[in-house]
Amino acid sequence: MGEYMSSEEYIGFIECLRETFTYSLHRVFNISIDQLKEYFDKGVLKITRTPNPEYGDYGIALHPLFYKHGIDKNEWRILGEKIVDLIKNSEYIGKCFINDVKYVNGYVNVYIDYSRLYKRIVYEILDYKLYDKLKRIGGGRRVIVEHTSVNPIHPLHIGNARNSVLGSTFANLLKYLGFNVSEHFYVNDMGRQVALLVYGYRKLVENNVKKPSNIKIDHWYGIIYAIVNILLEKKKLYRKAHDLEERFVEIIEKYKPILDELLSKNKEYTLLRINVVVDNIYSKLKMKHSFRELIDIITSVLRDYLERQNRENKTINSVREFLDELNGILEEYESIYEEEREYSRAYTSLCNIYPMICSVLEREISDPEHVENEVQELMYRYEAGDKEVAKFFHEVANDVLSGFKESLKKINIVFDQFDWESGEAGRKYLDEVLTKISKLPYTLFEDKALIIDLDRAAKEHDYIAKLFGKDQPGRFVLRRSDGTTLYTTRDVAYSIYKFRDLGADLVYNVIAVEQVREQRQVKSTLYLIGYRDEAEKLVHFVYEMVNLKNMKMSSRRGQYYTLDEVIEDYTRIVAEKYIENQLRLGKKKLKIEPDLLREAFRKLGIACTRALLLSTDPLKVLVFDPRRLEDYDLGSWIIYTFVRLQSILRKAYGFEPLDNIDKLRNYAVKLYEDLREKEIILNTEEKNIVETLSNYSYTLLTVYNELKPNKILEYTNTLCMTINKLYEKHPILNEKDHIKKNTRLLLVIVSLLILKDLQTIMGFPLIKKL
RNA sequence: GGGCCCGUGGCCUAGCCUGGAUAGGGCGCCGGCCUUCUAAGCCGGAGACCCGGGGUUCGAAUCCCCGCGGGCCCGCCA
Repeated sequence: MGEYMSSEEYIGFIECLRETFTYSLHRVFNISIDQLKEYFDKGVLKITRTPNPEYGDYGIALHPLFYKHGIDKNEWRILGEKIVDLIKNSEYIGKCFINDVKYVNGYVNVYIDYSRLYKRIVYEILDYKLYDKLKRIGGGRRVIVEHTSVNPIHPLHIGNARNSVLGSTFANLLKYLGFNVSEHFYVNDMGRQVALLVYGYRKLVENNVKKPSNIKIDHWYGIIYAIVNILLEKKKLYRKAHDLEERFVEIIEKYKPILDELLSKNKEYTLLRINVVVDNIYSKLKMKHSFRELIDIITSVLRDYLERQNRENKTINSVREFLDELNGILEEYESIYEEEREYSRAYTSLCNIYPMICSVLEREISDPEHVENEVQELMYRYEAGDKEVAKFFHEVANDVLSGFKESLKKINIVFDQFDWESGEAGRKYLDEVLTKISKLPYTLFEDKALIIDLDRAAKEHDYIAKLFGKDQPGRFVLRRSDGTTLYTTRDVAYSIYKFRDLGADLVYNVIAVEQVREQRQVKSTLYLIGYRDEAEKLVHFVYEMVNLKNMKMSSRRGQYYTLDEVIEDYTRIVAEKYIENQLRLGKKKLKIEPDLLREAFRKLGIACTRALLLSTDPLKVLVFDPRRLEDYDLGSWIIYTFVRLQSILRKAYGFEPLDNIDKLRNYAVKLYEDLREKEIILNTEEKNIVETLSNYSYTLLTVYNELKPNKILEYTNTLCMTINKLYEKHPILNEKDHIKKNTRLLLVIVSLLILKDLQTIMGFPLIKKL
């Protein structure tokens, strides 16, 4: 197939328009080309869509220039028309698909020749030019995208899944842009959390509790972790409450003599009352009592007293202090009580379902301090290389990871590699890191502890100062006083490993927003110990949390909405909606085989799950109501459009489009050859599709630069909308006019190809029929 | 106490970095359209003091300052 236009590299028509305006403004306003370039780069001048097609398609506001040059409003039109004439008589008219140019109150607007743009875009896609252009962005550079990296202690929940979906979508995009991408999962197996789970699991093994065959293994471990954690936390809370009671007694004892003295001095009934109540409570503290009630009684008496006093004198002040101290205790007690209640509620429901685990662990966990020590011991031994302990850590982590893999596989996420914190990844460069840090001028030594004073480092290194901005870089601890290392230390070592051993040119870490500070500290450390280039190439892909309406998630309490559940729920909801629609349309019999339909529901469920997690800007908290999943159905909408395009093509050519992509392309090339020299006039709906398609590469580039995968979904949505409108308003296969029919058919094929790519990037399963 | 992020119709969201013409979508709601390429669709309608107050500007959802509300971070935790 031949070239439609000149052989020069096609730039988007927006860039082309920019050249056009630069040329004309340079001549009319006598501004230097460099100055104009600056204006465009800074956004002083900006090419935008017009609000109304009557004014043209794209335009530029001249107001900034008019004001800068002090041009009188009466002369605006004259200058504007000059620009219009200049463009009209230039080569740009042909080069940039311009049909007409107009001056409209302060703006110069151009009308795009959509039929030429249409041919160009279709040509680029069919001749692989577009793909080549996109592939050049990555140019084969090696990128590591680390994502998910959830502690292997419970099943993946919807919050973790946001990480996975963002990470995998971004990785897919990078592949599409020609990067050599590797997706990595960093296994945090050395922390206290895993040790806690290992502790619980070992107790169960000792008590002959076997792994269940009827429960997904990561879910089972999640229960163990939660129960151990709850038992421990509850014990700690009781201890805190007890301390509080002691403080209460101390306060009463402290104020008793003061109140006595006040009474004997002032001889007021109100004071007498306080004394009586205090005596009563003091006695009761030595009997069986409700701590909460006692505080309530005394605070209410004090409050009553203070309300009766109007004068500001010493009497009131000491009573007020008394009240304040009690209020403080009451508040603290309330929060402990509230927390305890939440733990208890979670515990009861867990134990109703898994009584075995509870009864064993309840027996074992009587002294929290003892458990803490054992957990601590497990960590030491694991870090020191104890084989017996390591066996358990590996078993637990691998079991949970196998659950992760199973869940993620469902939503089309497969990792290239798992890097273990306890293995080479976390430890290979550990010694080097520690040695280099100990030689830094900002390093503090306290016992065996190793701490970098990043505040000082920031004063001497602009790079670090800029990284933190107004934030305090803080002290960064890399080794504890007992000589053990921390997660963060191994994180620094792992970063080096990614560049040195895994050969990364660029690294993206998809990590939640709560770790921004830690990630900056890691970067600063890398920079300080001589890995400046690596520090620059280490990108923290930040994302916000997922919050559920009407449900508080807490992995420590074993309360979460798991990814597995979301997928199941979506699958059911999507199926119900489909069936309901068919019934509403008066249909009784299935159109396609039940198995195919069921598979389609499953795929739709997956698409919906991914779409939900992709729907919002990563920097915004994603809030949704799990009871109203049906409201978040962007995924199925896109797929339905995709299915519709296929059924049109199936009818047109008689073969299965997705199974014969090459054949389809060949047909499209023929259509293109046929239309190439013909005069075609596009309707509004067709123009909209062309325009949307023309933004394709720009959109992908934006997603890459700004780390905003949500924009891929948004774009896909727009494309589907424009196609649906064409389909609804104009016949395609039934169109009598040969040229019109082929024009539309070609648009359908090209849109299908693009839509297929977009869905692949977003990790949607492709569906043929519904 | 300090720092960062977010605040757009009943709900969700785009636009903000780089100021410009009538703030774009979706869900939900109301009214239409299935013997015509599958209606998970399309067409029409109601619904927004762009959190509040100042400032900069010819012009502010967008930039600056001060508040308010929500989230997150300030560990020899991960």
